[in-house]
Amino acid sequence: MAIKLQVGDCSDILKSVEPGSVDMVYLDPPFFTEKRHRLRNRDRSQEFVFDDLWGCHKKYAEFMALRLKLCRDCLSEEGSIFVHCDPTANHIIRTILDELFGRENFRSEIIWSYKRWSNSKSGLLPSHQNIYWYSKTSSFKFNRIFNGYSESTNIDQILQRRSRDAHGKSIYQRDENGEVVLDDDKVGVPLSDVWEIPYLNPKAKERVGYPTQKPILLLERIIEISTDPGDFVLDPFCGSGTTLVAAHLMKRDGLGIDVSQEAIELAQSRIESPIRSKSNLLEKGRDSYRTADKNAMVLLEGLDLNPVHRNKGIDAILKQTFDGGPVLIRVQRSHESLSEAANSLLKAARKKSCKLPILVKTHSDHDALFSEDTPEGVYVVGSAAMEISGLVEKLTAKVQNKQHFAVHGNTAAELIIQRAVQLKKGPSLL
Amino acid sequence: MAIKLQVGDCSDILKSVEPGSVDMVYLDPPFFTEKRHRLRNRDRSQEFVFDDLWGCHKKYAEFMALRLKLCRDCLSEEGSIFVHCDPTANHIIRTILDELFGRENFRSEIIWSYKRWSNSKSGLLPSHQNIYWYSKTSSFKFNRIFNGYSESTNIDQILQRRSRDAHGKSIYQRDENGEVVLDDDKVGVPLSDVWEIPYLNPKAKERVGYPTQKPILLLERIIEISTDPGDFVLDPFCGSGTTLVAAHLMKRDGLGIDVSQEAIELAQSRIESPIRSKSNLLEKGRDSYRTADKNAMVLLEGLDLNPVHRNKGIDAILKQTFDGGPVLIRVQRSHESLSEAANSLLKAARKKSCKLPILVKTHSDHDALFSEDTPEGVYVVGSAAMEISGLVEKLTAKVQNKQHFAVHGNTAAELIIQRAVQLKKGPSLL
DNA sequence: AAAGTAAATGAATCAGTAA
DNA sequence: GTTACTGATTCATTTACTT
Repeated sequence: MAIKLQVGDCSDILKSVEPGSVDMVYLDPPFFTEKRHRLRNRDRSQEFVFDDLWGCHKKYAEFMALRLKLCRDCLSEEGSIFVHCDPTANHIIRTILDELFGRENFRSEIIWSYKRWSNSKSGLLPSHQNIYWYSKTSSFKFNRIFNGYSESTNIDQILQRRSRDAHGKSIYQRDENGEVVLDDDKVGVPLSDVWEIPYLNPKAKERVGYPTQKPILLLERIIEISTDPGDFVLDPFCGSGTTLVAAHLMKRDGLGIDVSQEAIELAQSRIESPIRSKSNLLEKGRDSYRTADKNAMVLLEGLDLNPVHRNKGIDAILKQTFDGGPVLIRVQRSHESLSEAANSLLKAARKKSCKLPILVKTHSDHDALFSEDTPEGVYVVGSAAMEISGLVEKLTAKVQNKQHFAVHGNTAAELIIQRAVQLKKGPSLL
Repeated sequence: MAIKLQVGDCSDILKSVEPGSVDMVYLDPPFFTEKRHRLRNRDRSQEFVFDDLWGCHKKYAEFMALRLKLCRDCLSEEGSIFVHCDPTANHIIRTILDELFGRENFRSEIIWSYKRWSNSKSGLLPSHQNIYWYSKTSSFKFNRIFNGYSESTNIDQILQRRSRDAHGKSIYQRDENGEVVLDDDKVGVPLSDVWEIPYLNPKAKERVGYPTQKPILLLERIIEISTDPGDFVLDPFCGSGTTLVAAHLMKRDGLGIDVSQEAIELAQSRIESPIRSKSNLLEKGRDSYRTADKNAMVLLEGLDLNPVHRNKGIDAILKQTFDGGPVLIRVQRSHESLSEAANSLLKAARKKSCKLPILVKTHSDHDALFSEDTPEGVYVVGSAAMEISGLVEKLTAKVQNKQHFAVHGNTAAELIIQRAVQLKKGPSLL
């Protein structure tokens, strides 16, 4: 069979693996957290418990050094090892790896960064883990992956060919006419060592209830850059078997080892019927969720608020509450009338016991010349553009009135205008 | 003087710093790269050379241990140290820090991640550096920073209050009618330990040609979370002095030390006239790369106007004229006061025989609580954000007045509020 | 009118942290 | 130990829209 699973301590089992037969090792060893971890699966039928209690860090270091040495022995000449650590003790493992593989075979510190549930910690919210990549020799296998250029990159510049000037600095090449010279095809930016991959979600179908389960995408990427189909992958702390599931899906062979019988059974069943939940976030991108309009946010700049996505009726919520309820803000879009915008806001506001829904009016309806019905139930606030056009209109009318009806004295319209001007508290102009 | 700079080896100079007098230490020590670094500044007038040649890592460890120990001695009980490392040797420094400060005082591994130009090496593109944060004791100073919620977050749910069910699992609270119960103010998401800050743009004015120069935003954030104004900041390897420039701008005191006379001179001149190139990339996010001027235009969207570039006093001219002259519009910038903006506009208006200069007010000065002097000669128009904060403030005052002084009848404040509310034509609230 | 699809939104949980 | 807080994510369900 392509994928094998064995119950036991890897320090025993690895001795029977043929030296040089493994192309890539991925380890997710126990962390040095000095805590007991406990988790139930979804239907509460099983509880998984494991300890990260080591007493002192020397014991932990010895435990790891022995096993990492055995992993090294299994590796082929072109092979690589990826060791997953958490930020509290990565230096202990890193020091061991430096000694075993040599500083010159350190390839990368991969940062797996993710967003996740916040907590009340005083300090920064931990949201990354480290993966150390060492190769057995300097001639290691590596498959390049390229990504698109960043949005702010000047694509014209990328396409220009470069050369070195007299001082050895890089400059853009020009031909005899002083024109820029275009470069050959550019494939994109090489994969960076910081990987933003969403944390495996509590609700993901992929999740099997086993603690420490890694997103399959993380393992797919590691397998992708370091192995080819048919290569052999080893995971000596395989847990619920994500590494082997990924290897199986990508047509690699492999061996998974774990001390827990339950873990191995779980891994076996996952390999037989792999579930790989597709992530909307990764597939469609973060922007697909973004509904809070960027222009709308600019209008609200300076306010202390939280932008709201995934809600058509609301653009933002003030951080400050009002009368026990949230303050909801909506900006009128260019294509919608004031009453449409108001209805949309009101509908959302009703469910949230909001006592102060605020609508920002950005334009007038064309059919309503002098006044517009103020929508019921929302507070309407004008944008700067609204105020300006109102002001100019009124003052222009006033000037024209002065010219044409100077003898008639105050008309009704003029009285309205005067009041409007007073309200604006503008300086006396005429 | 608030900021002091000294030439010399910090192992000598630190001995004369009073123990417990330093609130925060930031170090960007020489890396253990085994290479000689050489860099010229822009006009090639100066060459900076510094060595990272250590022979063996024990020498490097000794060098660092001695100096880190001295830094620890300077720190106050609430103080913190931030040590900047690169991924090739972070474990050496980390191990020393664990011994000196204790594992229990490890606070965070901060990942500074950035995008940068690709090189051709085989492997992953290095695009992060590590900063280790240790505190002297467990009662450390920390100022919280909150960011917006993720685009994929369901804010409706976030606003609900929660409790525990029989199994101790978290559930959403409901009142006796089965309705959801809303929670108090939501501030946002605590700052994560992965910071994406653009690498200093090679063309940025901030760059002075000194190697390993860090973006000032990075230092500002470290200073922000760990110190208050008036606190004392120490940088024993200050180089071109970014730490001290940031400390100076943020009204902290500080001491910078460097072995190089040139570096100290450079740092001195930077502190005397700090240039802070603000990174558009960071302020507006990678995906909305636009300038402050463009933001001003968004505020004016819907008006029929011609944008004006490269004129400090004017942002736009209405296509419509007023009383034979142009209508000039200026948007108050976030860093300028209303009167500054007004003067700037007036100066430009005079040359253009403008009879209607309009100023858009985007924020209040903090010292002016209730009213601000209206500048003479210009029309002031409020932005939507201004109107909203005014509205919420007034209504909140009204609600509170109702509760506390219900029997007193109309107070002066209430009358003002009522008038304001009438003007807004909002719906009757109470 | 019924069926099928797309979009909106409601719900559940965690190698968390602190008092 | 026990209890209270936390928000990003995907799954589930409901609503809206199209054919």
